[in-house]
Amino acid sequence: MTGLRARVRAELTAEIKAAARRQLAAEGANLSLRAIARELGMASSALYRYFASRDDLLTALILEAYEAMGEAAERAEATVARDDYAGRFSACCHAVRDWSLAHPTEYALLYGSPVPGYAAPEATIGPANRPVAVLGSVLRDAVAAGVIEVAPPPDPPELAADLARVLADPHFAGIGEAALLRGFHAWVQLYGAISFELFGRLDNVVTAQDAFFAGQVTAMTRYVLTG
Amino acid sequence: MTGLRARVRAELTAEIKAAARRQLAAEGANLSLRAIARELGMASSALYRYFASRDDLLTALILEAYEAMGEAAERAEATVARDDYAGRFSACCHAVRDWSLAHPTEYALLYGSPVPGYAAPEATIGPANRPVAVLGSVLRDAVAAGVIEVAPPPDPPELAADLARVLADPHFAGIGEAALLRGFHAWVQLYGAISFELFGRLDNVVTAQDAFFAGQVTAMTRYVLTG
DNA sequence: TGTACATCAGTGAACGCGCGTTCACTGATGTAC
DNA sequence: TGTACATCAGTGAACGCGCGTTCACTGATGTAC
Repeated sequence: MTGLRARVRAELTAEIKAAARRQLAAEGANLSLRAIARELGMASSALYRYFASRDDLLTALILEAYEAMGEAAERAEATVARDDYAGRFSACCHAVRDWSLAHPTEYALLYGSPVPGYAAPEATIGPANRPVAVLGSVLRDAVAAGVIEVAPPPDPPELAADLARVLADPHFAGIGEAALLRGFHAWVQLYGAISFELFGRLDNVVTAQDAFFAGQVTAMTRYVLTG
Repeated sequence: MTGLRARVRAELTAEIKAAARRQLAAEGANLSLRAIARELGMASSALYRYFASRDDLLTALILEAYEAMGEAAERAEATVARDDYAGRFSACCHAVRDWSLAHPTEYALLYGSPVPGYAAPEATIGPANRPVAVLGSVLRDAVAAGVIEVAPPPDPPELAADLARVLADPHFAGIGEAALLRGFHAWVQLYGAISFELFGRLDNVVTAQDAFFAGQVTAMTRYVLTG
């Protein structure tokens, strides 16, 4: 039976990652291999059968977090009527926030301050695009349907090369410079809003966080679609 | 001479903070008392004559960083003609970004993921408001001059209490709900933009960062003033 | 102006802790004949 | 089906490191008479 040992291995790998996520949630950004081993009741050296190093484990967590967030956005967006572009855009934003509120330390891993001494490997680039690609697909469809403002050219000519490069990607092809740029602005604002909420920068100022976020998404969506 | 020992003490206190800032800049978010002592050529225990604990030093750094950022925004805003409200708002945004680019790890201390195990004491609340108060003063003046859209009421009624509380603060009094809410949105977007840039979330996507930020500030300013 | 005493800065050793990683090892699980 | 060997998971001790903080101490700087 080749499969048995492999299956046990896969299960334990998953358990290690689950324990790591639990520890991140409890402790904040510090990930300790020894603490994970302690929680699982095994020797810390045993973890090296599953991950070559602490950074390797961190990378695996980051990859799965990007995928999970992207999937949440995709699923939420899929439930909205295809021709309701504002609704689809808004659903993505809310899904990203909901996922982030449910996984705050994983969010911090992806979008918070960089972890000292950790450099994200190339393998994370693809999954990192997944959440933003959902928003891109909404814009693409809206442009194809002709229900989005595409007229005003983006202000600064220095951006032309950047925009052209992104528009060459199939995920974003056809969106056009103006709408793409507005999409980036919204993308930035979305993560600003989530970071402020999660990191407590609006504590004692805005307490009705849900309503505040919802209003912001409404404004963002209007801006993206109508300029 | 009472003053001599006091002056030496003040100087060394400043040197410790300067070394701490240098270390933050070099090492990322990890602040080590022993490393600071090493750099200054003194015993690590000597630092306890100046700061009661590592957290105390961290708090002092955070306080000064808020003040420095706020002062930078105030100075930039003061150079713009009083009746150029868009210019004043935009100048604040650029000043905050410029300060942040020049002090990236201090920015991360203020607005990045929370430091594990560190809870900001109450004393930081006042200085933390200083950067945002500058933007508030621009909005207040624009409202007083009647050159800002104040008509549309804020969408969600749940926010009424939050907005009322802020409007009771003399820094923000008279701005009105609609403009204040738009100001918050811009505030969020501003920090989203700076965080994305500093934390490298737009690497390989947007390379013309100056132009991207400038365009975003233009859009934000228009949104805040005209709705 | 000089002396006696109190205050304070700084030292160096130590405590107790946690960490990532390596290594030689024991047993169990799988594979080949 | 049974045996001999290879693979692999997991152990426990150890290395070498860094950390924040405490404590008894030495000297120098200030203060009071």
